[in-house]
Amino acid sequence: MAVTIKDIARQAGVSPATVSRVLSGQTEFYSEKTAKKVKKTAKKLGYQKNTAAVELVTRRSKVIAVIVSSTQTNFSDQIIDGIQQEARQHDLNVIILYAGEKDPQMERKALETVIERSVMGILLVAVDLNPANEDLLVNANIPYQFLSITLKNRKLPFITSDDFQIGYQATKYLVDKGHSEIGFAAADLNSVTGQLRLDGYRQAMADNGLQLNSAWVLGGDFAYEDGVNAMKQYGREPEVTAVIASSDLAAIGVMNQAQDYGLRIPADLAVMSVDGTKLCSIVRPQLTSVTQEFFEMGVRGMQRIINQPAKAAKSTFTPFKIIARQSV
Amino acid sequence: MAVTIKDIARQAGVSPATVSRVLSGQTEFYSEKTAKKVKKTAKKLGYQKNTAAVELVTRRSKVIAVIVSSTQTNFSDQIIDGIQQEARQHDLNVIILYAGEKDPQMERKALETVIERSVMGILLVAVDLNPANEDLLVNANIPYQFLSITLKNRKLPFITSDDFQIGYQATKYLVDKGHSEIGFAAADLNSVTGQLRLDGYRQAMADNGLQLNSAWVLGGDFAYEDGVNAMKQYGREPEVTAVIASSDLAAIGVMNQAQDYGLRIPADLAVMSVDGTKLCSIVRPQLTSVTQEFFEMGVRGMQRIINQPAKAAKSTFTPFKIIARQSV
DNA sequence: TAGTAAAACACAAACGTTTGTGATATTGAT
DNA sequence: ATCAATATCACAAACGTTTGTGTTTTACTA
Repeated sequence: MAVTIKDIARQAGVSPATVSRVLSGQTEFYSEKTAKKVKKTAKKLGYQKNTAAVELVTRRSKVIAVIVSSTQTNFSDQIIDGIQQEARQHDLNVIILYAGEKDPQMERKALETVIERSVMGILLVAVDLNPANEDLLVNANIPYQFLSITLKNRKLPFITSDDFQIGYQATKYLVDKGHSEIGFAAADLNSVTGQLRLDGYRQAMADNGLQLNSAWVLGGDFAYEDGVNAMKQYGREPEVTAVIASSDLAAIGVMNQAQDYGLRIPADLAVMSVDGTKLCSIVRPQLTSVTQEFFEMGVRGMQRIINQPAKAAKSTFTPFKIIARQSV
Repeated sequence: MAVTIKDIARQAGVSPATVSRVLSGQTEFYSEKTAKKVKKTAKKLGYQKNTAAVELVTRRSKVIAVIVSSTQTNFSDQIIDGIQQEARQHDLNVIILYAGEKDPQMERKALETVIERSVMGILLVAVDLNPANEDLLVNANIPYQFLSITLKNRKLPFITSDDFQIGYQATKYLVDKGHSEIGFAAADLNSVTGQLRLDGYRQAMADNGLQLNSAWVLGGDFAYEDGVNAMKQYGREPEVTAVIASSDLAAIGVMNQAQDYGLRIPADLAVMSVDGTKLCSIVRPQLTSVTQEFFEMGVRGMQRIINQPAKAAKSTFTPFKIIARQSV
């Protein structure tokens, strides 16, 4: 039913081969005159190319797949923006798939969907694959890149912030502001990311000769609720005078709960968040944060895919900085 | 390089046809025994189906495309969740494409990408196509559905909230609370959505015998900044005692700016937002909102696509309700 | 004007799958 | 044991492109 290049060929009085070369932007094998003619009849007939056929014969596609864990946090927008920008410059299409929340089933489904379509590259943001899915990805022979996550498996290339340094610098920042009882909240302590931040936090405490109470470190899943729960643990008269929350939303959670307890921020309690999304400047008091360069992660991820097809790249860090606002 | 059904056929000693029927879940034309054998060798060889080939011959695909305007607001997540739920139940894949911010170029690109792939259906959330792109979509002969937007062109099916009623009920709610000077802020007054809400607002004012000052209605683009700008217009000693902001973010904008002016909410100024995303309960004071059922929009949109292939559906409304929190 | 090189084009195979139909094997009834 | 009916399978065409190579036309040189 749909119009094909054969229809165009017939109408324009040329061969399908010529139509193909004209329409796919090749420069050889035809004259300007026939090119004009072909393009005109293509437009007249309302031709839409059949990508399935194209990909079948060329065995490659111009789409980049982004698989994101439908995360509680909201930084993925920034990463995707970076990806889009780079994609646009290279005339690539990007499609986004949600892989749920630690849901191996959905992850597998998403992976299969994009592998079956033999996309040009796969960017995984904040998703931690189980071994089976990891195999699936690796064996697909499609360039891939993990973003905003640090993996146990060091063979897999990832681009993220240096989580140890995030923990360290955040802590140091608070110490420099005079705090010595510092909480560490809402990070997923089972994840490498959470573990590294915790390590950094511990190291910074130690380096400054500060004792730390294990009750000050409270795990979670980077979610808003984890922030409020942490604050509930700290209590109405918290021992800590400052807390590092491992996401913006979590930080808001601790702020809200603290305020419900009648605590004033930052006077009675300083709170520091990590991520630095727009949320930080929208809430009151505005959140002082460790701000990550998510956009840049997206950009670099795409560049990796484009420049190093299949070749395994090393993992790298993207810079971060501490932005002082009002909450400490 | 990749393993095909021919490879499997050879290894298993059957024909490609049989392999195809086994692997694609058909029930006829083969015995249990050969099915077992085929599946085993398929797994052994690490077979991945080539979707391009499948779609080429079957001329249909199991993917639903969601095109979203990379909106300032954040309700699209909820819509997408609804879509995903329904997709999962019908074993469909969903891919998401960003179409920028009122960017006809990107919209066209996104449309072409999905049309060329002849997806099974196209869901457009909060995107308002220009006429050219509208044609592109309509002529593609693929089921489509607009979500969370009301269109000038009534021929195009959309599912959204009744924006007139949103404006009307929000206003009425405030009037019932004793307000008579009510601002209307941050809606895009060039959009049908904004216009309808404004109409509803006006009607409610009139129905209650209230005069309205044209200075009270301030346009925008549903963004945070539009909220703060609106509040700046209202000034330190605003004539209005309540304002309806057309998005959660915008509402937060007016709250913040109002507080910067030393106004207390809701004592000095009541603010009401429309959308009702999680943001409302995260900010302090919590936002009283007109809460839309975005998830439901996604669900219904998918159902439309699934049940009414190609047939033009009527536009319908999804319910909304007013949720009282702290800001009025 | 004849000859030749290059430009313009057409042919046909190939990509990996699905599916209608024809061929063969199996089963059951008599 | 014979036959029909059915179950199991293989053949081959088709989907819409791309692309290597062969063929014709054009343009240029001498």
